[in-house]
Amino acid sequence: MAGGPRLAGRTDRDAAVKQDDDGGAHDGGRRRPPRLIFLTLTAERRLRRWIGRRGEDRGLSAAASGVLLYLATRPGASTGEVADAVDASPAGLSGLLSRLEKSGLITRAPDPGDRRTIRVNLTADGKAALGAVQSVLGELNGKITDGFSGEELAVVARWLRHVAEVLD
Amino acid sequence: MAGGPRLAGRTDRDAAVKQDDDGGAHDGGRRRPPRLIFLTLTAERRLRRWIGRRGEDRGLSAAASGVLLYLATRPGASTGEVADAVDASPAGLSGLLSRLEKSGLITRAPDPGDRRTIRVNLTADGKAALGAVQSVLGELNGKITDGFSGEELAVVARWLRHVAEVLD
DNA sequence: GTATATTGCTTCGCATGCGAAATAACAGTG
DNA sequence: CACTGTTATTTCGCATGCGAAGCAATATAC
Repeated sequence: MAGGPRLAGRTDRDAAVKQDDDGGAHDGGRRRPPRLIFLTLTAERRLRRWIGRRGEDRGLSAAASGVLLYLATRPGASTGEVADAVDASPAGLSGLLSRLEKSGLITRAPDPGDRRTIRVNLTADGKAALGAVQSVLGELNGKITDGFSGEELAVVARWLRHVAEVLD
Repeated sequence: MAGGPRLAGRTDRDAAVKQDDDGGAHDGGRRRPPRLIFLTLTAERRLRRWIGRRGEDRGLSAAASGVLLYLATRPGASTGEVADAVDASPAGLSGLLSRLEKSGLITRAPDPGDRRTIRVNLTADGKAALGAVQSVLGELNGKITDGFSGEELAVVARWLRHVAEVLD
Protein backbone atom coordinates (compact mmCIF):
# COMPACT_ATOMS: atom_id res chain seq x y z
CA MET A 1 0.00 0.00 0.00
CA ALA A 2 0.88 3.56 -0.09
CA GLY A 3 -0.16 6.87 1.06
CA GLY A 4 0.73 9.29 -1.54
CA PRO A 5 2.70 12.34 -2.17
CA ARG A 6 2.00 14.87 0.53
CA LEU A 7 -0.93 13.00 1.91
CA ALA A 8 0.04 11.14 4.95
CA GLY A 9 3.03 12.58 6.66
CA ARG A 10 3.03 14.14 10.04
CA THR A 11 5.33 16.89 8.84
CA ASP A 12 4.81 20.33 7.44
CA ARG A 13 3.69 18.75 4.23
CA ASP A 14 0.34 18.29 5.86
CA ALA A 15 -0.39 21.95 5.62
CA ALA A 16 -0.66 21.82 1.86
CA VAL A 17 -3.23 19.07 2.00
CA LYS A 18 -6.03 21.04 3.53
CA GLN A 19 -6.74 23.04 0.43
CA ASP A 20 -7.99 20.86 -2.38
CA ASP A 21 -11.03 18.91 -1.35
CA ASP A 22 -12.34 17.90 -4.72
CA GLY A 23 -10.90 14.45 -4.50
CA GLY A 24 -9.30 14.75 -7.88
CA ALA A 25 -12.59 14.47 -9.68
CA HIS A 26 -11.93 17.25 -12.14
CA ASP A 27 -8.53 15.94 -13.10
CA GLY A 28 -7.93 13.49 -15.86
CA GLY A 29 -5.49 11.86 -13.51
CA ARG A 30 -2.36 12.82 -15.38
CA ARG A 31 -1.50 16.24 -14.11
CA ARG A 32 -1.38 15.31 -10.43
CA PRO A 33 -1.92 12.17 -8.44
CA PRO A 34 -5.55 11.34 -7.72
CA ARG A 35 -5.92 12.09 -4.07
CA LEU A 36 -8.87 9.97 -3.06
CA ILE A 37 -6.95 6.82 -3.84
CA PHE A 38 -4.13 7.61 -1.47
CA LEU A 39 -6.43 9.12 1.12
CA THR A 40 -8.32 5.86 1.22
CA LEU A 41 -5.18 3.76 1.41
CA THR A 42 -3.93 5.89 4.26
CA ALA A 43 -7.19 5.95 6.19
CA GLU A 44 -7.45 2.19 6.00
CA ARG A 45 -3.87 1.70 7.12
CA ARG A 46 -4.48 3.90 10.14
CA LEU A 47 -7.67 2.03 10.95
CA ARG A 48 -5.88 -1.29 10.81
CA ARG A 49 -2.96 -0.04 12.87
CA TRP A 50 -5.24 1.46 15.47
CA ILE A 51 -7.23 -1.74 15.83
CA GLY A 52 -4.03 -3.73 16.01
CA ARG A 53 -2.54 -1.54 18.71
CA ARG A 54 -5.76 -1.43 20.67
CA GLY A 55 -6.33 -5.17 20.62
CA GLU A 56 -2.69 -5.98 21.15
CA ASP A 57 -3.26 -7.54 24.55
CA ARG A 58 -5.45 -10.24 23.06
CA GLY A 59 -3.64 -10.46 19.74
CA LEU A 60 -6.71 -9.29 17.87
CA SER A 61 -6.06 -7.75 14.49
CA ALA A 62 -8.62 -6.08 12.27
CA ALA A 63 -8.95 -9.23 10.21
CA ALA A 64 -9.35 -11.41 13.27
CA SER A 65 -12.01 -9.05 14.63
CA GLY A 66 -13.99 -9.36 11.43
CA VAL A 67 -13.88 -13.12 11.62
CA LEU A 68 -15.02 -13.21 15.23
CA LEU A 69 -17.86 -10.82 14.56
CA TYR A 70 -19.03 -12.84 11.62
CA LEU A 71 -18.90 -16.09 13.55
CA ALA A 72 -20.95 -14.54 16.30
CA THR A 73 -23.73 -13.99 13.77
CA ARG A 74 -23.26 -17.22 11.89
CA PRO A 75 -21.78 -19.94 14.04
CA GLY A 76 -20.69 -23.00 12.13
CA ALA A 77 -19.99 -21.06 8.95
CA SER A 78 -17.70 -22.72 6.45
CA THR A 79 -14.22 -21.41 5.72
CA GLY A 80 -15.34 -20.18 2.32
CA GLU A 81 -18.36 -18.41 3.76
CA VAL A 82 -16.18 -16.57 6.25
CA ALA A 83 -13.66 -15.70 3.56
CA ASP A 84 -16.44 -14.27 1.44
CA ALA A 85 -17.85 -12.31 4.35
CA VAL A 86 -14.57 -10.68 5.31
CA ASP A 87 -13.47 -10.20 1.71
CA ALA A 88 -10.41 -12.42 2.02
CA SER A 89 -9.13 -15.12 -0.28
CA PRO A 90 -9.63 -18.69 0.91
CA ALA A 91 -5.87 -19.00 1.02
CA GLY A 92 -5.38 -15.93 3.14
CA LEU A 93 -8.14 -16.89 5.50
CA SER A 94 -6.72 -20.36 5.99
CA GLY A 95 -3.66 -18.92 7.67
CA LEU A 96 -5.68 -16.54 9.79
CA LEU A 97 -7.97 -19.32 10.98
CA SER A 98 -4.92 -21.40 11.85
CA ARG A 99 -3.64 -18.63 14.08
CA LEU A 100 -7.03 -18.09 15.66
CA GLU A 101 -7.29 -21.81 16.27
CA LYS A 102 -3.84 -21.89 17.84
CA SER A 103 -4.88 -18.99 20.05
CA GLY A 104 -7.87 -21.01 21.16
CA LEU A 105 -10.49 -18.57 19.89
CA ILE A 106 -12.09 -20.82 17.29
CA THR A 107 -12.44 -24.48 16.43
CA ARG A 108 -12.35 -26.12 13.02
CA ALA A 109 -14.14 -29.37 12.31
CA PRO A 110 -15.12 -31.06 9.06
CA ASP A 111 -18.79 -31.12 8.24
CA PRO A 112 -20.10 -34.66 8.74
CA GLY A 113 -22.23 -34.42 5.62
CA ASP A 114 -19.43 -33.15 3.37
CA ARG A 115 -16.00 -33.58 4.79
CA ARG A 116 -14.47 -31.12 2.36
CA THR A 117 -16.26 -28.37 4.19
CA ILE A 118 -14.80 -27.12 7.43
CA ARG A 119 -17.17 -25.72 10.02
CA VAL A 120 -15.76 -22.90 12.10
CA ASN A 121 -17.03 -22.06 15.56
CA LEU A 122 -16.16 -19.75 18.41
CA THR A 123 -14.78 -21.23 21.59
CA ALA A 124 -15.67 -19.87 25.02
CA ASP A 125 -12.50 -17.79 24.83
CA GLY A 126 -13.56 -16.62 21.41
CA LYS A 127 -16.92 -15.48 22.71
CA ALA A 128 -15.20 -13.67 25.52
CA ALA A 129 -12.91 -11.93 23.05
CA LEU A 130 -15.94 -10.85 21.11
CA GLY A 131 -16.97 -8.48 23.85
CA ALA A 132 -13.59 -6.80 23.71
CA VAL A 133 -13.80 -6.57 19.94
CA GLN A 134 -17.19 -4.92 20.03
CA SER A 135 -16.06 -2.49 22.64
CA VAL A 136 -12.94 -1.54 20.72
CA LEU A 137 -14.78 -1.19 17.42
CA GLY A 138 -17.48 0.83 19.10
CA GLU A 139 -14.92 3.24 20.43
CA LEU A 140 -13.25 3.42 17.05
CA ASN A 141 -16.55 4.04 15.34
CA GLY A 142 -17.21 6.93 17.65
CA LYS A 143 -13.85 8.45 16.81
CA ILE A 144 -14.26 8.26 13.07
CA THR A 145 -17.87 9.42 12.91
CA ASP A 146 -17.53 12.25 15.38
CA GLY A 147 -18.17 15.60 13.77
CA PHE A 148 -20.02 14.25 10.74
CA SER A 149 -23.75 14.33 10.17
CA GLY A 150 -25.82 11.29 9.31
CA GLU A 151 -26.21 12.58 5.77
CA GLU A 152 -22.49 13.00 5.36
CA LEU A 153 -21.78 9.56 6.73
CA ALA A 154 -24.38 8.16 4.37
CA VAL A 155 -22.51 9.70 1.44
CA VAL A 156 -19.26 8.23 2.71
CA ALA A 157 -20.81 4.79 3.12
CA ARG A 158 -22.32 4.96 -0.33
CA TRP A 159 -18.99 5.94 -1.83
CA LEU A 160 -17.12 3.17 -0.04
CA ARG A 161 -19.63 0.62 -1.30
CA HIS A 162 -19.34 2.07 -4.77
CA VAL A 163 -15.57 1.68 -4.71
CA ALA A 164 -15.79 -1.91 -3.51
CA GLU A 165 -18.39 -2.76 -6.12
CA VAL A 166 -16.84 -1.14 -9.13
CA LEU A 167 -13.42 -2.68 -8.49
CA ASP A 168 -14.67 -6.18 -7.83
CA MET B 1 -7.36 -6.54 7.23
CA ALA B 2 -10.91 -7.53 7.27
CA GLY B 3 -14.10 -6.82 5.62
CA GLY B 4 -16.81 -7.40 8.02
CA PRO B 5 -19.88 -9.35 8.60
CA ARG B 6 -22.12 -9.13 5.62
CA LEU B 7 -20.17 -6.33 4.07
CA ALA B 8 -17.99 -7.65 1.38
CA GLY B 9 -19.17 -10.88 -0.05
CA ARG B 10 -20.45 -11.38 -3.55
CA THR B 11 -23.28 -13.53 -2.30
CA ASP B 12 -26.85 -12.97 -1.29
CA ARG B 13 -25.61 -11.46 1.93
CA ASP B 14 -25.04 -8.27 -0.04
CA ALA B 15 -28.74 -7.67 -0.27
CA ALA B 16 -29.04 -6.91 3.41
CA VAL B 17 -26.33 -4.27 3.23
CA LYS B 18 -28.16 -1.74 1.12
CA GLN B 19 -30.46 -0.65 3.86
CA ASP B 20 -28.60 1.04 6.64
CA ASP B 21 -26.54 3.93 5.43
CA ASP B 22 -25.95 5.76 8.65
CA GLY B 23 -22.53 4.31 9.07
CA GLY B 24 -23.31 3.10 12.52
CA ALA B 25 -23.25 6.57 13.98
CA HIS B 26 -26.28 6.16 16.15
CA ASP B 27 -25.14 2.91 17.63
CA GLY B 28 -22.99 2.61 20.67
CA GLY B 29 -21.10 -0.03 18.80
CA ARG B 30 -22.32 -2.93 20.87
CA ARG B 31 -25.54 -3.95 19.26
CA ARG B 32 -24.14 -4.43 15.76
CA PRO B 33 -20.75 -4.01 14.17
CA PRO B 34 -19.89 -0.49 13.07
CA ARG B 35 -20.15 -0.66 9.33
CA LEU B 36 -17.95 2.21 8.18
CA ILE B 37 -14.90 0.52 9.60
CA PHE B 38 -15.32 -2.60 7.56
CA LEU B 39 -16.52 -0.72 4.52
CA THR B 40 -13.29 1.24 4.58
CA LEU B 41 -11.14 -1.82 5.07
CA THR B 42 -12.87 -3.50 2.15
CA ALA B 43 -12.71 -0.52 -0.17
CA GLU B 44 -9.01 -0.14 0.46
CA ARG B 45 -8.35 -3.81 -0.10
CA ARG B 46 -10.12 -3.64 -3.44
CA LEU B 47 -8.19 -0.54 -4.39
CA ARG B 48 -4.91 -2.21 -3.62
CA ARG B 49 -5.82 -5.40 -5.42
CA TRP B 50 -6.99 -3.51 -8.46
CA ILE B 51 -3.79 -1.50 -8.66
CA GLY B 52 -1.76 -4.65 -8.15
CA ARG B 53 -3.54 -6.53 -10.91
CA ARG B 54 -3.43 -3.59 -13.26
CA GLY B 55 0.28 -2.90 -12.79
CA GLU B 56 1.20 -6.54 -12.73
CA ASP B 57 3.21 -6.36 -15.94
CA ARG B 58 5.63 -3.90 -14.42
CA GLY B 59 5.45 -5.26 -10.91
CA LEU B 60 4.01 -2.03 -9.60
CA SER B 61 2.03 -2.27 -6.42
CA ALA B 62 0.05 0.49 -4.78
CA ALA B 63 2.88 1.17 -2.38
CA ALA B 64 5.46 1.25 -5.14
CA SER B 65 3.29 3.64 -7.12
CA GLY B 66 3.12 6.00 -4.18
CA VAL B 67 6.88 5.98 -3.84
CA LEU B 68 7.45 6.67 -7.53
CA LEU B 69 4.94 9.51 -7.53
CA TYR B 70 6.54 11.08 -4.51
CA LEU B 71 10.02 10.80 -5.96
CA ALA B 72 8.83 12.46 -9.14
CA THR B 73 7.90 15.49 -7.06
CA ARG B 74 10.86 15.36 -4.69
CA PRO B 75 13.88 13.73 -6.29
CA GLY B 76 16.67 12.96 -3.85
CA ALA B 77 14.33 12.59 -0.91
CA SER B 78 15.66 10.68 2.06
CA THR B 79 14.33 7.28 3.02
CA GLY B 80 12.63 8.74 6.06
CA GLU B 81 11.03 11.51 4.06
CA VAL B 82 9.57 9.03 1.62
CA ALA B 83 8.36 6.82 4.45
CA ASP B 84 6.65 9.80 5.99
CA ALA B 85 5.06 10.79 2.71
CA VAL B 86 3.61 7.38 1.94
CA ASP B 87 2.69 6.71 5.56
CA ALA B 88 4.94 3.69 5.92
CA SER B 89 7.32 2.77 8.68
CA PRO B 90 11.04 3.18 7.94
CA ALA B 91 11.34 -0.57 8.33
CA GLY B 92 8.59 -1.36 5.88
CA LEU B 93 9.86 1.13 3.38
CA SER B 94 13.35 -0.27 3.54
CA GLY B 95 12.19 -3.54 2.04
CA LEU B 96 10.09 -1.84 -0.60
CA LEU B 97 12.99 0.37 -1.66
CA SER B 98 15.19 -2.71 -1.88
CA ARG B 99 12.78 -4.32 -4.28
CA LEU B 100 12.43 -1.16 -6.33
CA GLU B 101 16.19 -0.87 -6.45
CA LYS B 102 16.54 -4.46 -7.56
CA SER B 103 13.94 -3.78 -10.26
CA GLY B 104 16.07 -0.88 -11.42
CA LEU B 105 13.44 1.80 -10.84
CA ILE B 106 15.30 3.75 -8.18
CA THR B 107 18.80 4.32 -6.88
CA ARG B 108 19.96 4.70 -3.29
CA ALA B 109 23.07 6.63 -2.38
CA PRO B 110 24.31 8.03 0.94
CA ASP B 111 24.21 11.78 1.32
CA PRO B 112 27.78 13.13 1.21
CA GLY B 113 27.04 15.62 3.97
CA ASP B 114 25.51 13.08 6.36
CA ARG B 115 26.26 9.52 5.43
CA ARG B 116 23.48 8.18 7.64
CA THR B 117 20.98 9.68 5.23
CA ILE B 118 20.19 7.78 2.04
CA ARG B 119 19.13 9.80 -0.99
CA VAL B 120 16.61 8.06 -3.23
CA ASN B 121 16.23 8.89 -6.91
CA LEU B 122 14.32 7.62 -9.92
CA THR B 123 16.28 5.92 -12.68
CA ALA B 124 15.36 6.35 -16.34
CA ASP B 125 13.31 3.18 -16.05
CA GLY B 126 11.66 4.58 -12.96
CA LYS B 127 10.68 7.73 -14.79
CA ALA B 128 9.30 5.62 -17.60
CA ALA B 129 7.26 3.57 -15.12
CA LEU B 130 5.87 6.80 -13.74
CA GLY B 131 3.86 7.37 -16.88
CA ALA B 132 2.23 3.99 -16.55
CA VAL B 133 1.50 4.67 -12.90
CA GLN B 134 -0.19 7.96 -13.63
CA SER B 135 -2.23 6.42 -16.38
CA VAL B 136 -3.38 3.53 -14.21
CA LEU B 137 -4.22 5.76 -11.26
CA GLY B 138 -6.03 8.17 -13.54
CA GLU B 139 -8.20 5.39 -14.83
CA LEU B 140 -8.82 4.17 -11.32
CA ASN B 141 -9.70 7.62 -10.14
CA GLY B 142 -12.28 7.89 -12.88
CA LYS B 143 -13.85 4.63 -11.83
CA ILE B 144 -14.16 5.50 -8.18
CA THR B 145 -15.40 9.06 -8.62
CA ASP B 146 -17.88 8.32 -11.38
CA GLY B 147 -21.42 9.04 -10.30
CA PHE B 148 -20.51 11.32 -7.40
CA SER B 149 -20.72 15.09 -7.33
CA GLY B 150 -17.86 17.36 -6.37
CA GLU B 151 -19.61 18.14 -3.11
CA GLU B 152 -20.02 14.50 -2.26
CA LEU B 153 -16.41 13.74 -3.08
CA ALA B 154 -15.39 16.66 -0.92
CA VAL B 155 -17.26 15.14 2.00
CA VAL B 156 -15.58 11.80 1.36
CA ALA B 157 -12.14 13.39 1.20
CA ARG B 158 -12.79 15.34 4.38
CA TRP B 159 -13.91 12.20 6.15
CA LEU B 160 -10.90 10.20 5.00
CA ARG B 161 -8.57 12.92 6.25
CA HIS B 162 -10.46 13.03 9.52
CA VAL B 163 -10.02 9.30 9.99
CA ALA B 164 -6.31 9.46 9.24
CA GLU B 165 -5.85 12.41 11.56
CA VAL B 166 -7.82 11.19 14.54
CA LEU B 167 -6.17 7.80 14.57
CA ASP B 168 -2.64 9.05 14.21
C1' DG C 1 38.69 14.16 23.44
C1' DT C 2 36.37 10.29 24.90
C1' DA C 3 31.66 8.76 26.67
C1' DT C 4 26.91 9.12 25.76
C1' DA C 5 22.81 10.13 23.26
C1' DT C 6 20.49 10.70 19.07
C1' DT C 7 19.46 9.92 14.32
C1' DG C 8 18.73 7.27 9.94
C1' DC C 9 18.44 3.22 8.12
C1' DT C 10 18.52 -1.87 7.83
C1' DT C 11 17.79 -6.57 9.56
C1' DC C 12 14.97 -9.89 11.83
C1' DG C 13 10.80 -12.19 13.27
C1' DC C 14 6.26 -12.19 12.65
C1' DA C 15 1.42 -11.27 10.75
C1' DT C 16 -1.29 -10.57 6.80
C1' DG C 17 -2.79 -11.91 2.46
C1' DC C 18 -2.65 -12.99 -2.60
C1' DG C 19 -2.19 -16.39 -6.71
C1' DA C 20 -0.98 -20.90 -8.15
C1' DA C 21 -0.54 -25.51 -7.26
C1' DA C 22 -1.57 -29.42 -4.40
C1' DT C 23 -4.86 -32.17 -1.76
C1' DA C 24 -9.00 -34.25 -0.45
C1' DA C 25 -13.74 -35.26 -0.90
C1' DC C 26 -17.72 -35.39 -3.40
C1' DA C 27 -20.63 -35.83 -8.00
C1' DG C 28 -21.63 -37.53 -12.50
C1' DT C 29 -20.75 -40.67 -16.54
C1' DG C 30 -19.90 -44.75 -18.69
C1' DC D 1 -16.64 -49.45 -9.89
C1' DA D 2 -13.05 -46.78 -12.20
C1' DC D 3 -12.62 -42.06 -14.70
C1' DT D 4 -13.37 -37.42 -14.85
C1' DG D 5 -14.71 -33.14 -13.26
C1' DT D 6 -15.94 -29.97 -9.58
C1' DT D 7 -15.64 -28.05 -5.01
C1' DA D 8 -13.49 -26.76 -0.39
C1' DT D 9 -9.54 -26.07 1.75
C1' DT D 10 -4.68 -26.05 2.57
C1' DT D 11 0.20 -25.46 1.32
C1' DC D 12 3.77 -22.84 -0.87
C1' DG D 13 6.22 -18.89 -2.53
C1' DC D 14 6.14 -14.29 -2.50
C1' DA D 15 5.03 -9.23 -1.38
C1' DT D 16 3.83 -6.04 2.06
C1' DG D 17 4.53 -4.00 6.31
C1' DC D 18 4.97 -3.46 11.47
C1' DG D 19 7.77 -3.38 15.97
C1' DA D 20 12.02 -4.36 18.13
C1' DA D 21 16.67 -4.74 17.90
C1' DG D 22 20.97 -3.74 15.70
C1' DC D 23 24.37 -0.79 13.34
C1' DA D 24 26.67 3.11 11.61
C1' DA D 25 27.25 8.01 11.59
C1' DT D 26 26.63 12.31 13.72
C1' DA D 27 25.84 15.43 17.65
C1' DT D 28 26.19 16.58 22.53
C1' DA D 29 28.03 16.51 27.33
C1' DC D 30 31.47 16.60 30.32
